[in-house]
Order: sequence, then C-alpha cells, then structure tokens
Amino acid sequence: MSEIEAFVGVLDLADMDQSTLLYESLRSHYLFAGLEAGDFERLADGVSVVNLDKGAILFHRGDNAEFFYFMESGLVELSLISPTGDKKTLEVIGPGRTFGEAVAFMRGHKYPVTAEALEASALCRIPNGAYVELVRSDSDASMRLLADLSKHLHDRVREIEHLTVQNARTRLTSYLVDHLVGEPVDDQATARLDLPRHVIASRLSIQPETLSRLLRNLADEGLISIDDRVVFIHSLSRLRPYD
Amino acid sequence: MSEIEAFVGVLDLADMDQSTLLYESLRSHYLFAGLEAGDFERLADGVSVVNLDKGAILFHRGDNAEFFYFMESGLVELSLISPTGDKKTLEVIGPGRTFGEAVAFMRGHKYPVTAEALEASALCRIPNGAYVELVRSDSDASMRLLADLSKHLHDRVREIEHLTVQNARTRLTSYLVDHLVGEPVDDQATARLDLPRHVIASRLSIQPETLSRLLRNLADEGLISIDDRVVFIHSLSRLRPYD
DNA sequence: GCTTCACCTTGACTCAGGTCAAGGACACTC
DNA sequence: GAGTGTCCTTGACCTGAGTCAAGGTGAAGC
Repeated sequence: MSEIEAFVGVLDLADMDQSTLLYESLRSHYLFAGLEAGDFERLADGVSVVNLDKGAILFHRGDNAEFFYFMESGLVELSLISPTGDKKTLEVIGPGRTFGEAVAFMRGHKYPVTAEALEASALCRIPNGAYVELVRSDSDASMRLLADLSKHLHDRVREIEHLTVQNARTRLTSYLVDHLVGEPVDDQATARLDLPRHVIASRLSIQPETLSRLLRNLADEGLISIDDRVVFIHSLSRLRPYD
Repeated sequence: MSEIEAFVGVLDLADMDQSTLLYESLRSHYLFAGLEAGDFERLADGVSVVNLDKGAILFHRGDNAEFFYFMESGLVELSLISPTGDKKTLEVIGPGRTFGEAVAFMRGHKYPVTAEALEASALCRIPNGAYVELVRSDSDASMRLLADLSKHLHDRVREIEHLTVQNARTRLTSYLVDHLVGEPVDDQATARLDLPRHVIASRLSIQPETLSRLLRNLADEGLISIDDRVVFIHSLSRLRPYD
C-alpha cells in the first residue's frame, strides 16, 4: 500500500480547541510537559492529525524522517523487513505513546524501521525540526526533558521489577501503600481503591478474581479490613515486611 | 564481594597517549563523537580506567551515582535483586557501550540497578558532573543524549510487553531469533547462546531449569537442534507461528 | 414491585513454571 | 589420577495464578 493511500485524512491541530482531549493528552506527554506554554502553542500550530486505515504504511525504513508521532488511538507496528521478505516486529505502539522521537534527536536521519497501522489509527504528526529547535534553543527545557526521560526510564525499571522479582501479593500491598489517604498514624493507615476493581487488577497485571482472592487473604490474615472501596491497614510494617 | 575487592586497578586516562586504542574507542562513541576536541580533552582528564575481576560488583542498586561507564572489554550485567535474593537481569553490556548515563539526570542520583562483571572487564569511568556540565552548554551533546535515552526507554517498554503478554516459551523463541548468526537461508537459521545459560534465563525472567526444559522441548518437537552454545533452527516460521 | 446489567466474589479445576534434590560433564588444581 | 568447583540437565513434586462457571449485590430503568 502506498503512502498516499495510507492517509485517510490529515487535519490541522490548530483548528482544535485547546480544551480538546487530544490537545490535553499531547500536552501532558513527557516530551511536551516541560515546554513553556507559548512554545507549546507555536509547536502545536505545526502539528497535524493523521488518520490511518488498517494496514496502511505510515513510513518505510529508509524514508527521510521529518516527523515523529504521538498515538491518539489505534495500534501501529514498527518492524524490520529483511531482504528475504521476513518481517521482524520490534515494537507495537498503543495510545498515549510516541515513536520516532529518537530519530528526531539525531539530525538529518532516516527512519530505521517501517511503521504500519495494525488497526485504524489516529496520530499526531509533529515536525522534527520545530520540536528539536525548540528544545535545542532552550537549555533549561532540554535539561527538564533529560530529567523527565530519566525518570520515565527509572519508572519502567521499577515496573519490570514489580513484574519479575515480585509476586502478585507484593504488587498489591505496594499498590495499597501507594494509595493511602492521609498520614499513617501509629503504623495504621487507610487506603482508597478509587478505580474499579478490574482496572486495578489490570494495572497489577493480574485477573480480577485473583485480586479479589488476595484482598480476602489479607483480610483473613488480619492485616487489613475492607469496606467496599476503603481498605483499613492494621499494620503497615506487617503488610510490607521488606521495603 | 565488596567494592574494594572489585577494583583490580583504577588508573588515570590522562596518562594514556591520545593514540591509544582505548582513547580512540571512547572518542568514537556516539555520546562523545560530536564533541569539540577541547571539550573532550577536559572530560577525558577526569576519566579513569577500572578493571574488574569476574564476579566483581561495580555498584549496587541504591549506591550514589557519581559516574557512568564505557565498556572497553568484558561483560557487565545490570540487574535487579529482590529482598529474597532473586535476580532479574535487565541488560548485559558488552564492549563499546555505555551504561549509567541516564542516572546523572535523575533525582536522588542513585543507581536503580546493580552492576556486576560477568567476566574480567575493563571500563572507562566518566564523572557525571563534568558530563552534565558539558551537556548543559552543548546543545548537540544534549540532543545525542536525548536520542540515547529515548532508545533506552523504548527498550524498556518493549521488555515490559514481553513480560506481560508473552509466556516463557515465546520469550525464548524471540530471544533465539534475536540472536541469529548470519542471514536465514530457506527458513533455516543458526543462533548462538553466547551468554551463560543462567544469565539468559534471568534475562528471560525464568529459572535455569525451565530454560533447559524449554530448549529440550523445542528440540524434541524437531524445531531446533542444540550443540552446546549453537542452536540450529530448522524452521523459523514454525518456531514463531504468530508474529 | 420486577428486570436487567455491571461489577464483584467464590469455588473447582488446570497448568506453566518454580523448587528441591540428584547427578553428569568438564575444566583446574594439587 | 583424585579431588573440587562450576555449570548444566533431569526427575519428582508443589504452588501461584489463570480459567471457567455459578452465584451475589446494588443501581438504574420500567
């Protein structure tokens, strides 16, 4: 499929109201969060929305890299295609994530991968030049960006740690102590489960059934009491023996 | 093993002739290649060479991060270690690569991982402070660092996806096709398991016993043949049916 | 009142992968 | 050549968490 067919539509972000969800989600991404309001406005003027049909190719490996992208909805696959036609999928990008920004920071480069929509998708197309100039010209902004990126990197490392060296029960107790309401008093505290149970389960990478059972176990062991969304922790130190 | 035992020797890079291989290989690394000669010289003045014995710990998770490192020779493993002693290998760094550079920009400046030499290794130790100053004043250098961190971030996200959506067998087959020697011919290929089995197991977040069994299963099913470190893949397409 | 529907819990069963324990294959040293 | 240590494999068994299926509960709508 050619690049032309790929674009179902490209429209100007400048048309959109600043209060739109799209504008807000772009603004809050770590690549943009550290920018001054005025700078972000100017950048947004150059941003377009790209709609892709399923199977559409956004760019090929070797194409000149003039834009990077922020996913609004859908799924885009980044892959390598060997001379023999074999495809190696490197990454699948979902909503809220960006791709191509590493290439943007290296000047005058070509995309090292091919990007194809796995389903109908909507993306923000951000011009490399404008973005990089913005960051380059403001050393404070670039320092903030470096700090943000390192923080994200660190967060991901912690997430990997949760998934590997920790089990489901430990992930749950960590979640509980991360969601305390108010200050702990005398080793006791209260946590609120504001999200629906199945969403919490998903964030902890477990099934809703398992979440339910784990909470019950903790309650049976006398570590917590549960009243609907409110969890009373009888002993913080017994709940998380290490840490 | 204590940090003291770890250092077989630390010597000053400034003593070295600029024509030495070590100087040249550091100079040509991505993060330093674009620096002005004078800037690089000043940075190199603060750089030392560290020699590690096999098994030596370079730093522990939580140690103050005052340096980042460039690998001259050997192998260093970056890992997470749980309170119960379980280890998860995040990355194995070989010659020509750097590690720890992201930490310089993190709050707290603590290493989020533990670094251990898998074999006798030689590294350049680069002071964070000097490098951060350089990056602050040199927008080209900061762009390169941003590109570097973006790539690392994407790697971590990919790892998280592997851990959550894939099972141990799929992670292993992915690992195999990621470590092919030469080009696949006629749907057949050869992979090399260069790392010790227990390190591969840890990278895949499984136990060595499980790795051993999975390899045996694949061999029993006729998908691969194993000869020590070399794995012959009889059919790439059958090995990874989806993808 | 009675439905309906979303959300949660519970029990019974399954299975991938971990744990424990034993032993084989080398490489080193003495 | 015997002894020792490291690395890997194998077998037997165990367990944490997923799956499937059957309710329970409460809110919203009729």
